[in-house]
Amino acid sequence: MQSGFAFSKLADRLASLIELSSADVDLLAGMPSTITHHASHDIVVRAGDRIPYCCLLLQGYLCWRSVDASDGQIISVHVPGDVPDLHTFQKLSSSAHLCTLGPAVIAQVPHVFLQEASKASPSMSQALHMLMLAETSALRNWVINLGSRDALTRVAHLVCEIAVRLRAVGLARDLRFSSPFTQADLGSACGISPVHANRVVQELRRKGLLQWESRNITITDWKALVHLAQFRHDYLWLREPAAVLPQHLNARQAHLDLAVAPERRMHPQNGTAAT
Amino acid sequence: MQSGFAFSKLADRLASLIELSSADVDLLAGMPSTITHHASHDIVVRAGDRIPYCCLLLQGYLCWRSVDASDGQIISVHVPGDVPDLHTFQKLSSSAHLCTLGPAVIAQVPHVFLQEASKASPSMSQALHMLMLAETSALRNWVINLGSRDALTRVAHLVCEIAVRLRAVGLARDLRFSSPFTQADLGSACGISPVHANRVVQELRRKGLLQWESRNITITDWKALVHLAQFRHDYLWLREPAAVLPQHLNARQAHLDLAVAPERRMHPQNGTAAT
DNA sequence: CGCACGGTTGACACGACTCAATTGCTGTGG
DNA sequence: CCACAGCAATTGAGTCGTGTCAACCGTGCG
Repeated sequence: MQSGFAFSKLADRLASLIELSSADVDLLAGMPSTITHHASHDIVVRAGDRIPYCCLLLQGYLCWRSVDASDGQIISVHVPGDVPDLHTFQKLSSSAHLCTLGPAVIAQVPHVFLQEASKASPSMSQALHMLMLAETSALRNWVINLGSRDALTRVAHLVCEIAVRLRAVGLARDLRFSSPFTQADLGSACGISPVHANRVVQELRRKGLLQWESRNITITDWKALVHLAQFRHDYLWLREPAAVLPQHLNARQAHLDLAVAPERRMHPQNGTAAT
Repeated sequence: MQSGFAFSKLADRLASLIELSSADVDLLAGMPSTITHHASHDIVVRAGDRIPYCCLLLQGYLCWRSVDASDGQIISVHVPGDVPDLHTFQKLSSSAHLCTLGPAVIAQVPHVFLQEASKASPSMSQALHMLMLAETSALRNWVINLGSRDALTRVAHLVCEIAVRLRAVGLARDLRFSSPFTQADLGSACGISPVHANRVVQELRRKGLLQWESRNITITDWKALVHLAQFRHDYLWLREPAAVLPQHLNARQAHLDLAVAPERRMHPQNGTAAT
């Protein structure tokens, strides 16, 4: 893995939120980092630990999970380009574990660098701030999800969110992405039991919305999935709608929709989103 | 109420998180603000609105609630001293409504002032940052609550959290506080139906944990309530354990806190919340 | 080869939702 | 002063979603 890789992941992610000047990119290019590899379901940062760096996720998935039970509740899920522990960079430790879901590659970025960069460039400071705010916003949305939707909708929503976040950093362009999550993980994330998670996945498959096999998810009916999940991407604060929705690039996707499930293609005739 | 003292509410709240210098307090004393009064279940800031000030809650309760349905999911609850929309002060609007729960008094604090203050004093900047982080931490905890606990425990947890947060700013010293929440509100906050919220409240009463009548809550068995809710105050990041727990628990608790981690409280729970 | 793990399935229990009706309270107008 | 409306709290009955338990299967790996 080349050394330039790490900073560009972060640059891409920040650029998905806010316009970066070339000076900012140059600043990021000087980012020091230590690359680490982690196995599946590994604890990357243990609850309560204080470390002098932040974790920039390069490949795979990370999540925060509560320490509580054997298989703690998953609090948030992160995709490449995210810095899940950005909020610890001021000084604090967290009361949850930062864990991998599936194998992952991480760049450890010293707090010092982030502080210096923030100090050096107001726009960089703002970009990092936005990154934190965006994760908080996703968290709020997750509260809504857990508090007001049923199991099927929650899972659909999670899949939508992951897909969109992956697309925002240039992954999952064809709505296909790896899913190293076990069904137990899925359950922990959505607040349902593993057994029920299984049934929900089957239901999504049965409805023709997605395929989920051998650690891969392929969304086969994006519009229907979004509709079922009542998913709106706006809370992610991504700048580029084109990167968000498979609108135009999906002439192929569109006819795929038609081919797979024509009758399910109920879309709002007008602007107002129907329930 | 002495409306000239809006700043002191904020100062108290910030001081509950981090030590403020007298210079910082002086800075806050110059805080301009417009005091507004609101009726129960009023929308203070509508979703999508961009306003040039933050809302410092002086009296009553505020909450974020999603726009979705008729009676949207409550995302977070706020007590006096909080600035629920602090995260919008960079530039962004929110996609949820900021609403009152019961009548409330608010001080509108111009973004400009907060920006200047942050610029003028690093510790002030850090304090405001901590305030945001603390709210995010509470949000994370709420995800755990919704995702992994049953209705009874969720409600108990909410009551514990509100009590502790009130105590941190000098209210509810005797574990008694006003609760203008309707049972429908309670349901929206905990992700349960209003009818079930009622049954849960009755159950808590029946167990002798609290009284809840005529818009007032009195916690009658704090230890049992904390135990039932598996509540730990540490995620609120309050500096002063004495403000957190009722007296009879404080002796050993405070001792533990100081002994283990004076800066950041990540204590191994043994006394209060043993399962 | 056999074990462990993740996925799958069925039966059953229970928590929570919905519907619907009643009570009690508070404010308002006749 | 009472009648009434409106709102919140309460209650009961029936249903449904989800959890739990327990088993079984397929696969990968030691």
